[in-house]
Amino acid sequence: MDMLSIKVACSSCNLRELCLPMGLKADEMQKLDTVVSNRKRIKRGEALFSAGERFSSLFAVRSGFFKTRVTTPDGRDQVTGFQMTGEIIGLDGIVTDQHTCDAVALEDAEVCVMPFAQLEELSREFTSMQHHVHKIMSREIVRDQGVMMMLGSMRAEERLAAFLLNLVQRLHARGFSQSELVLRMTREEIGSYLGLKLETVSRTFSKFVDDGIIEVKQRYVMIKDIEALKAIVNPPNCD
Amino acid sequence: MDMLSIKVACSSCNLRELCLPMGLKADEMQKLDTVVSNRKRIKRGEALFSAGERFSSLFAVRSGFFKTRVTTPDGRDQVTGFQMTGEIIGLDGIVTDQHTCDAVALEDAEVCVMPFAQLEELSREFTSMQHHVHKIMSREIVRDQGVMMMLGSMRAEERLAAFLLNLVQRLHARGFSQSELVLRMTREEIGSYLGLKLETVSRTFSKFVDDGIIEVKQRYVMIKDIEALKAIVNPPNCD
DNA sequence: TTCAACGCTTGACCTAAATCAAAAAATGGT
DNA sequence: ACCATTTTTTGATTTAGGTCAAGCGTTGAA
Repeated sequence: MDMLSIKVACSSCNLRELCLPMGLKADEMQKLDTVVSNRKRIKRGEALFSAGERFSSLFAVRSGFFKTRVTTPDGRDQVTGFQMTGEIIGLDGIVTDQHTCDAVALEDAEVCVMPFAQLEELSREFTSMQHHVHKIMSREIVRDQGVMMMLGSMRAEERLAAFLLNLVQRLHARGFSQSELVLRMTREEIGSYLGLKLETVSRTFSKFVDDGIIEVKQRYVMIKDIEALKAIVNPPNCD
Repeated sequence: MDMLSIKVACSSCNLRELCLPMGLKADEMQKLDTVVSNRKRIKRGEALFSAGERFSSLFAVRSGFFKTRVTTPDGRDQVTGFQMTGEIIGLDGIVTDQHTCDAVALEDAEVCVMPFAQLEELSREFTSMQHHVHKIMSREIVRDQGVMMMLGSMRAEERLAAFLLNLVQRLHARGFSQSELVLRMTREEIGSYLGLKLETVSRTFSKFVDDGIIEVKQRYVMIKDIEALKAIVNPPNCD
């Protein structure tokens, strides 16, 4: 096993306001430190876990960027989400004790390993921890509702606009710019997530550039007119 | 408040093998009885809860049939799921203490009201209860992945076939036929769930009838060739 | 019993996105 | 620094599903 273990402490982690320990008291945080006892590095392109593997831990992204993906028996796959710093991966594994999706690093990454049994133990001890775990799972369910809405009833331009707005919003919450971002995924991965082909993603980017809404240079995107993007997602009523 | 309260007991409920109490021991079940203390009747077309309302309880469907639905600011809506007997509704409300979707009864229905704070209390006391709650939430997350897969990378026929197979499978688990079902929702609601227009749903039904795969008479559907349906969802590889 | 409202089907036509194709640009590994 | 591979863009064409429209069956309320 080439996994690199490192002693870590949530209580001194600079992500503690974004990640699992968010809002915990000092003594609760110290208990959490005993649960989140090691980290794991994943190289770009490698899987943190794959569908079918036994579930034992949740993972908190410490650095880097992931995609999660489900695959049909006949080999088609669907990107179900992109996860960045402070976000939790692996909730799908709880129900059957097996993962049902793959989590793949889109750049060299590091995660904190949180053995779920210990997390459950802590949840029984501290209501704040219990609430946290419940909220994290519920947040994922609400996020999924939003994706269904996007896939079920938006057009290509709306989907891409919603995607870009979602990304910058999450990046901004992590201290990055509100108007610039570097995409960590390919056009094909964006397309899979949005239910579009890569050519459509590329064309839609080009259309936004033509319309003066964004500037694009490969993976780099600058949002010149965020209001225009918002208007695309939520077309002003014409009644 | 015109809500009708009725004393109930999970321990004597005929759904206990499908619903929340599944697998609990006798003493745990009795504790659960104190939490699930009343039922609520919802008439066809009425909402059990709506987006924006304060969250306080989860609901277990005792009888009847629900849809959940999210709505965009500009008034489009997306059906996110259909819930039948024994299934749990309301998980979306946990994260913000507010519901983010509407749950509407598609026929006269009855639900068991489970105050979430009490459920959490019980979860701290019994690990089996805690596991149950976690698994229910994780199951919903996995279900959502399946819906994303369907919306993101399946064609109309595949979506409708997957939908019918999913419905009969769930109905069969409840003691109904493997080959016959009565749809509780309109073509438009099916379309919203599947990301299709009602005309497309209707045409696809007609195509399946022409192909001899199903028989349809309004809401009644009889599956004549379940293998053909499965083959549509998972096209046999041609490599 | 009648009729209005609603749900469903089917046809004709249209359009957004997929597909096919080719070339240019960027990237990573050696 | 170079080459092989991957990624992206753009154009031409096709197509699955959407839109518009009409008619019919069903349901339920007066």
